[in-house]
Amino acid sequence: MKNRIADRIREHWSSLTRSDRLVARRILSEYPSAGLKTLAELAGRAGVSAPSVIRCVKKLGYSSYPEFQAALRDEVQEAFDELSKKDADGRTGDMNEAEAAYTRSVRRTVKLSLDAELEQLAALLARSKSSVLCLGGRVSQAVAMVFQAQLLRLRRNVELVSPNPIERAERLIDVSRNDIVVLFDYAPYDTQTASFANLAAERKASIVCFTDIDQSPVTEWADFVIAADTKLDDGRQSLAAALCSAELALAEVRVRIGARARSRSLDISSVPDVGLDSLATGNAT
Amino acid sequence: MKNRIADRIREHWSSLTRSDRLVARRILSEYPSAGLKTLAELAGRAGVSAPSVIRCVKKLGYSSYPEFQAALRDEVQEAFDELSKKDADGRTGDMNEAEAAYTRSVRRTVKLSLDAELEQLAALLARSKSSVLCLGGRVSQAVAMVFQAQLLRLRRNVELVSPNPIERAERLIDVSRNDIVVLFDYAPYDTQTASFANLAAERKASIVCFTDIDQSPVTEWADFVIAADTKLDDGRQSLAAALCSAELALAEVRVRIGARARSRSLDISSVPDVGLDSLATGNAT
DNA sequence: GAACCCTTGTACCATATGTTTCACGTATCG
DNA sequence: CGATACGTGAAACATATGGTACAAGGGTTC
Repeated sequence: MKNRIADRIREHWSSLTRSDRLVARRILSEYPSAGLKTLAELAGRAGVSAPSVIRCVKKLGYSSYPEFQAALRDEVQEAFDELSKKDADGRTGDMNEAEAAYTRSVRRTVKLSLDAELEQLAALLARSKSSVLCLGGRVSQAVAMVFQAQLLRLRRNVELVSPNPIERAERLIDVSRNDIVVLFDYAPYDTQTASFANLAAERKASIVCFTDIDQSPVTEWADFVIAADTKLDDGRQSLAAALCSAELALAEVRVRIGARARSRSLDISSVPDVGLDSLATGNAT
Repeated sequence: MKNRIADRIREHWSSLTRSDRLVARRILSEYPSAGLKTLAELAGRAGVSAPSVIRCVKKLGYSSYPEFQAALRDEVQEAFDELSKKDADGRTGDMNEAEAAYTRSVRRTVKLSLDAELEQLAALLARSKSSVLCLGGRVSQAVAMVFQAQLLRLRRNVELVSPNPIERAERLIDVSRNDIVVLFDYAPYDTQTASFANLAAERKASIVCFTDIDQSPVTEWADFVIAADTKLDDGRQSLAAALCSAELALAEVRVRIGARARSRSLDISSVPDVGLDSLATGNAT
């Protein structure tokens, strides 16, 4: 499946002319950057004229130079994906297949996250005056729950919005510019989540969207977008990486309001007869 | 030294606008192919307009989109070089630094060589009617010597052309369309070798050029170009890879005329009182 | 030696590509 | 609430880019 271009060159080598070969050789010996440059540049480096390059790639089976470049781009992308996979494998040698796949997904997610963005997001979430609304789609609601529970341990005014459309609509009425709406939306994207985001944005609330790489429609209104690589190697989806990105954000908030959070934690744990665990499900009261 | 673009994005993140960030995020999450596509395509994938992409890359310090792409291409190229280095290291774990460097150089060379081209070259060299002239530059003459000696064991009419300019000029007089001129020319390129190639080409001789990746001026007249990656990781040059490519070609010739060669070898070794070693220096007669 | 084919570069063309301008919309600040 | 500054995309623009037609040169064949 890889190095298709090199294979094509080998395959067609006998039918290539002198100029064609100069081009092909340059593509291989300066792989891959030579083929990613413009037609004229590649021609110059190969020591032939531009038309010769076109004739060469046509003989290799591409209908145009841009098409050839697209194929090369895909090949490069594939190699990079492979690379990051191998990269992770170096440290996951003795895991089984499934474990390694999850590890990779999470690792890619961490790589994606930008410290600067997380910091700014944390600063926003640390402002305890505004209230935070957490919600997700059919399955990602679970991640929203975890996020809400954890964030509540760090600051007040953090609520989990019910999945019920009617309750959601009611809650939406009171959303104002001081509110922060944190949405979790992963493919297949939830239209209800999107419309909630839309309406909340119209009410000037800050929108924070945790999503996957392909990026949900919610990003259109979002002030912050935190992407996670939820694709496993076999194409299946996993929420592990999603949770990972959520916890990265939480960790940043914890740094911001560490002192206050600690005292708050103490307050919580000092409440008699209430286990901390029960807080996570919102039944503490 | 690497991932300069990701670094720039992190560095400038705070001064990026919403659209800028959409662009930057897309560049990172679809790295590197997204940034290698056209301006319009990247804009589309990021969900912004074309001008926004331009503004973004300008904020990152690039004066134009093509300049940004060039930087990205270089980065990708660097990653690939690194990759092939690592690739080789996997099998050279217990070698010392120098050994590994040479091994890499040779491995890259083998990767560069095209079976199809070597086969055709071997077919040419196997035609024992035409005579073969071998020569090189100041240092590469040594490789020419080895090549000549080895090829002579496989077929007749293989001579080593003297490095002396006058003798070379004299030899050139008798060059005809049936001759095969095998040149070894590695940077820094030898002008004398080039002019020999030029004149031999005018006399319709077949030109075979063993050179490095940057490709000597001789390639302009060459019918066959066999490239070797003579650059070591520290920038120094090595002829090991050159010799490697020469021997790859010889091996192919050996396959072609294996039977004849074996009997010829026997003939040679049956000559009494003449060590095979002395053949290499041309003193056997 | 003439007629053919093949290869290649020059000159030209169409247009896709990157860039600039400008006006609209939105937030910010007095 | 008005004025200012900023971010954004639509549209117009210039040109770099890829593609084509054609003719010259060389090799081959009969």
